[in-house]
Amino acid sequence: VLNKQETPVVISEATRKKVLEAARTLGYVPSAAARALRKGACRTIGILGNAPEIFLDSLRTVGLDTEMMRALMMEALHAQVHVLLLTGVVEDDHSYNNQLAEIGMVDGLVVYNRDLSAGGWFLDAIQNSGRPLVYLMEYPQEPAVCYFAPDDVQGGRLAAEMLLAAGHKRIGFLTENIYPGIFGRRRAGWAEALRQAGIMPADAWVLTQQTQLDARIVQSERLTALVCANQWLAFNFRAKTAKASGLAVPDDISLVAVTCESPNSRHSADLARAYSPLTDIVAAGTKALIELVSGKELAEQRHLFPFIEQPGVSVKALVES
Amino acid sequence: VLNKQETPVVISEATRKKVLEAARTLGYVPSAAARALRKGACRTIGILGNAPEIFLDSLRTVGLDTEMMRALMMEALHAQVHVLLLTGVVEDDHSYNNQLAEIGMVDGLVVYNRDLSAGGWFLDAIQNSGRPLVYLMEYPQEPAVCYFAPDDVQGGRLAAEMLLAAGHKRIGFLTENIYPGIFGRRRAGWAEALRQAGIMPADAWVLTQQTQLDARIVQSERLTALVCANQWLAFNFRAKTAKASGLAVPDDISLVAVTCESPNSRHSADLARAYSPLTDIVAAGTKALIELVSGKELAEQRHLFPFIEQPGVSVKALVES
DNA sequence: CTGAAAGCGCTTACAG
DNA sequence: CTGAAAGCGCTTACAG
Repeated sequence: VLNKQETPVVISEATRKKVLEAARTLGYVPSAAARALRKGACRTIGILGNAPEIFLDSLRTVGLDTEMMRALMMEALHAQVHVLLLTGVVEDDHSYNNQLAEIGMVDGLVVYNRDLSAGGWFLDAIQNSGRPLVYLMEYPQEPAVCYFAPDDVQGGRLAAEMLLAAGHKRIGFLTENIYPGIFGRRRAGWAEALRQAGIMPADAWVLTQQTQLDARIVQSERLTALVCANQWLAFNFRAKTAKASGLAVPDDISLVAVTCESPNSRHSADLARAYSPLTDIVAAGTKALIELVSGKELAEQRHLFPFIEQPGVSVKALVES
Repeated sequence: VLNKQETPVVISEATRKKVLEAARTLGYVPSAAARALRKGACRTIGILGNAPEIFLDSLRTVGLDTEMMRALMMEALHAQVHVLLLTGVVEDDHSYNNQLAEIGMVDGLVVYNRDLSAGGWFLDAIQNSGRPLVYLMEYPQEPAVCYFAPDDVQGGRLAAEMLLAAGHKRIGFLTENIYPGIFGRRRAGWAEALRQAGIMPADAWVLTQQTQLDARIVQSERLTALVCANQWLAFNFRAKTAKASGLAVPDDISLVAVTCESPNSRHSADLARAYSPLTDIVAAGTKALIELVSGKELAEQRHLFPFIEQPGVSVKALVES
C-alpha cells in the first residue's frame, strides 16, 4: 500500500484505507535513511554557496539569494528531489569529517556563485567521491567541469555597446572586489567593446565603490556613463555616490547595469540593463544536475546564457558636439 | 582513524596519515544513510516555509528570505547540524508519500512564516511522527506548540504610540491580505493603542495596498499618519502610492513600520520603525530546536520577542492647532 | 586491546 | 501470488 506507485499489486480499497489509517495513527514515517541505504541514492541534491564568513562579511552579500532559491526549489519540487544546504567550511579535523559526511548525504551538488579562488579541498572531495557537480554563475577554468553561467564577457560588451549607441565615449566601469571571476569577465567585455569602438579603456576608468573617490574620477576623467558590474552597484551609485556628489542620473551620468537579477527584485526596476535571467540559468543547471544524478549524460558540459538589452531611464542620449 | 573524535584509541601519526590519504585517493565518503540508520538520527533539521504557489504568487513574497536563512545557517553550522529545505505541498497520493519521506529525512523541523490557515495535514504528520517542531514568526493557536515570534500586538501598539507621541490622532493602518496572523495581531495592537488614547480606530482607516483607493482614503479620512504592517508596505507606500497621489512623506503623511527586517536589508533604512530583529528570533528558535532534537526539554514553550522604537525621517511631529 | 557479530529499516530478488 | 531472506554500510556491544 505504502509503495503503491511502483507495484502493480491489486489491493482492495477498504484494506488500503485501513493501512493508511493505521500508518497515520501510529505516526509512521518511512525511514529515509534505510531507504537511501538500500537504494544507494537518497534523491537529494546539495546546494553549496559561499562560506559563511562571506555571508557575514557584508549584509548585502547574500550567498544564496531568494531568486535563485526559488528557481532551484521549483525544479527540485518538480523532479521530486530534496534540497540540502551545504556550507563547505573547514576549520579542523572534526569539521573535516563533518564536511565529508555532508557529501555523503547528497547524490549530487550545485555550486552557486561560490568564490573559487580559495582552496577547494571540499570541491575536490566531491569530485573524488564520484558525485555529479554543476556550477552555477561562477565556474572554474578546468575544461572538464559542467557549468551553467551567464556569458559575462558578452554582457559587459552589450552594456558598453548600449552606451556607445547612445553617443557616449567616455564610459567607465563600476565594480567591486567580490566575485572576481564574474566581474572580471564583465570588465573584459566592457574593455573589448570600447577598444572595438576605437576608445582606449583606461585603468583609471575603473571605479571600485569608494563614494568620494568614484565621484572625483567621474569628474576628473569627464566620464559621461558607467557600465556597472551588477544591478546593486548601479542602484547604490545612483542612491549614494551620485546623490552625495551632486551628480544627476542620467543627466550628468548614464548607467547601464550588467545583471542576472530580475527587474522586479530589490530595486532598480527602471535601470537600463544588459540582462540574463538568473532564473533560467538556475533552472537549467538544476535540471541538468538531476539528470546527471539519474545516470544520464549531458550533451554539452558548458552552457553560457546570453544577455539581452533592456532600455531604461538611466541612459541619456548624447548629442555629438 | 575516521571517527577519531569519539574513540580514545591511540593511533600512530604515520598510519593515521596513511589511512586518511587512502580514503582521499579512493574518494571515500562515509555513507550518511548507513550512519543515520544505525544511530537513529541524522543530525539534520528541516526548514519549512510557504508552499511554492505562494513563492510564485508574488515576486516579492519570498517564503524564505535571506536574512532568516543566514541566521538559521549560522546556528546550524555552529551545532554541526545540516539543513534540509522542505516544501510541504500535497497534490496527490504520490506526492503524499514523497512528503512523508521528507519528514523521514529530518530529526526535527522549523516552520517559518508559514500560512497556517490552509489544511495542515503535513504539520500533523510531523507531530504524529514524534519529531520536534518549532514555529518561527507565525504560529498556531493550540496551547501545546513551541514557537519563537515577535510580539506583534505590542509592535502594533508601539508603532501607534510613536505616532501618538508625535501628536498624530488620525492614524491609519496599512496592511495586505497575506500573513493573516502576523498582520492581524499588529492591527489589533494598533487599534488598542488608539482606543487607549481615546481615539476610535475606524474600519475605514485600514488600507489594503490598492494605490488609488488608499490615497483617496488618506485624504477623505484626513489621516495624518499610518502604521504599516511591515517594512515593505511602508517602502512601497512611499515609493508608489504617495508619489502617485502627490502626498509627501512625512510632510503630508507620517509612516511607522512594524518590522523584523534589519534596516540594512532591502530598502527603508531611514524609516521610523517598531523593530524586533528577525535574526534574534530565528537564532533562538533554531537553537531551541537543536536542543529538542538532542533530547533536552525547553523551560518555556512560547517565546515572544519585544519590538523596540527606532526613530526615522518618516515621522513629522504635529503641532496641535 | 582487538576482531567479529548483530542489527538499524528498508527493498529486491528469489524460493515456495 | 505470497512470504522469507539477504544485504545496503555503518556503529555498538560483546566475546576472545
